[in-house]
Amino acid sequence: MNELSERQKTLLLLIIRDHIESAQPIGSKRLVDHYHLKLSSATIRNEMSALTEMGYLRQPHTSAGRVPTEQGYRYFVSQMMDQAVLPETVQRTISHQFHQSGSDVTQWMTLAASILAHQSQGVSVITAPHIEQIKFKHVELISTQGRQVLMVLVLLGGEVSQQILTLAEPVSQERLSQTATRLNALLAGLTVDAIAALPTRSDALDKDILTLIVQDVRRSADRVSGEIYTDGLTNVLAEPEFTESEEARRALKIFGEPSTLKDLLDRTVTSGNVGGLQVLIGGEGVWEELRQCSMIVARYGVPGMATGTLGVLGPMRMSYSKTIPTVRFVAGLLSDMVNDTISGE
Amino acid sequence: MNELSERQKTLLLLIIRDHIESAQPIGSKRLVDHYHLKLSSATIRNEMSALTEMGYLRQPHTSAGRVPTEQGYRYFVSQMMDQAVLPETVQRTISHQFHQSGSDVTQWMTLAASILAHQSQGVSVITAPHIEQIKFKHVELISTQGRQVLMVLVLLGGEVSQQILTLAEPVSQERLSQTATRLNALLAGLTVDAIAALPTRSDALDKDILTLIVQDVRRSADRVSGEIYTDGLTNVLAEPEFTESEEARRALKIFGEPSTLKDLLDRTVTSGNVGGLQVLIGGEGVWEELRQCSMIVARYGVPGMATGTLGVLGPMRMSYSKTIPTVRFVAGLLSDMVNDTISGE
DNA sequence: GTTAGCACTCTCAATGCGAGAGTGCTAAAT
DNA sequence: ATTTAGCACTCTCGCATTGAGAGTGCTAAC
Repeated sequence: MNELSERQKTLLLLIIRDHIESAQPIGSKRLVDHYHLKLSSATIRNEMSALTEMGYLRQPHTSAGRVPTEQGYRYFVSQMMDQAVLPETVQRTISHQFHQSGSDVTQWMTLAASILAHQSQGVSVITAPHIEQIKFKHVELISTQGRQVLMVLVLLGGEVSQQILTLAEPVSQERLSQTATRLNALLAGLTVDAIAALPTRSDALDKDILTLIVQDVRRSADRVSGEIYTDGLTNVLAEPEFTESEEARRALKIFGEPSTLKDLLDRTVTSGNVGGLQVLIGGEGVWEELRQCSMIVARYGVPGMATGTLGVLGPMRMSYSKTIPTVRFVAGLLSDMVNDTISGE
Repeated sequence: MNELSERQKTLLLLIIRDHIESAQPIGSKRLVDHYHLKLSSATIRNEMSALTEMGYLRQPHTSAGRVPTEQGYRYFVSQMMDQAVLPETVQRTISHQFHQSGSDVTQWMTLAASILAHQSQGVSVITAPHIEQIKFKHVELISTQGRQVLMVLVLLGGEVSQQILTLAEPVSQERLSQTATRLNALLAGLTVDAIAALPTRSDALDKDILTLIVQDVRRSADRVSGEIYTDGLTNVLAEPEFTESEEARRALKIFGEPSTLKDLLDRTVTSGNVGGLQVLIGGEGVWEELRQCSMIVARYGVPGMATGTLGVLGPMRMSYSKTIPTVRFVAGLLSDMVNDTISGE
């Protein structure tokens, strides 16, 4: 099964590389001409035949060149996985863009999605970091008019959420400030669950606000973690294998329904740890719609604190050698940034 | 030129309606059968010939049915413009969704984009309200650790922006609170320009913070007003006239480059006022890429205070009768919401 | 183990053809 | 004066046929 001779290995890699570039079946003659091999086409044919036998290559029809199978791609990826490196210059450019941007999570996300899509010429997907242990940091209560109060809630990780509350009766700004100060002292550093479990307060205002805080924290956690950012949707239309749009339509439909997409991401990365990279080729027999696609997925963030997922979807013959290191690099970058925000403040 | 007989009018509308549904050229025979007309196909042929002569219809090739020209569509739209109404039930559903959502501008935008895309089966675009006269409302300064200070800035319109400042030297929370109180009293209700024009403060801290506030307000104004939300990109792939993807690719490419898109929106609506609706058919001879498309655009918001643009892009044979009232309704809804936020708080 | 040669297979583009749909025109009917 | 029936004409679309080209597998010679 795995008795690939040295020559077969190089030949296989050559074929796959060529196919990724040309998007066409590779024939023996073409291969010899194109790469100035010291062998004749007949020899190549024999080797190709062997590789086909072993399941690495496939013929679209009797008399066409060979095309890599999923197994072939998998071998290809395994070979380059730990070898491919992003050029220094590209690394610097990307880093620069990130440090240029604001400290807002949504800005990170859109930027990361944009970078991934551009670099890989594929469709990028990224989920906002899901904060496992969301913690209270600070609250401000600002009276606006009448019974309306603006509550600004600062959470660990720099998240800020604001909401307008309507109280049962008007309360002075002074009293609000007092309440805020009291709550800040009481709740500093507590998790949502800890806050919810606190003994009931005697003060009615305290109690009301407390309930609302818990509610809002929960809501904002849901909102942030559920958000999916994507970019490069139109890239997929440029690929030749999707010109008959039938396939493209099916693949793109996934991006129309956020729930499916989320499910897909969730399921793929349950096994992978932060830092690890997963490459799904041809939908791995599970996702019918992605039969012609590959997906490179990684987790980022700080395990146990805040993690998210990011990935790139492209045709099965996407440029792995470029995309894999890019995904890895961006994941690392985001991990650092998440780490900084969590521990740094 | 405009001597359309009553019969010709109804016939034209019938043909266009049928073509919008079936996406196929309409023949005389088909028309008679399908609508149980009291006329023979020969009569219809004569009328169709006249309509073609006048420029309302067109034959894709000698022996095919008729297809509306851009002029034909324009007539169609002008006829229904002030007549089409959104069913009560749909109105209620949409309103409900909006009142359900939070008071965050970005939430409004994504929701509006989603609703428009769904209702029209087209691609929706919407720009966040551009606030003409942005005003200060409240600032909070929260010491975090060392020289890092979290500044939370509340602007008129409910915008909240937070930023982390790094001061020259550590400052106590107490002093920060004092500064904040002082600034709140001083700046309440002032516009950015007014703030920038204030006489220089004696207190160094005040001065620093002031500069940062102006900076941040400017930045957040830019950010918000430049943002474009879009949804339903995949809808366009479902349309039969885009199966040969060549056209679809060109149209979708516009959405790949936000700058082009923004330019497009800006230029189309300069003439239109809030409340007015503009229908661009076939790119109006200006946008080569949109030759097969139509676009329905409207401005929303409060003129002179905060306005934005929203629109739907679809194939030229989109369902105008459904999309036009939807765009109008959503624009009205958003205008109300903008109005409420600006004046209500 | 490698190569040359050859018969074989299969796709792809071009060609030709017939069916079907729709038109325009003319002459008859209302 | 309008409407209708009839008919010849035109053009597209789908289908089968065909020939060129590319690539293979096999065998025999190097």
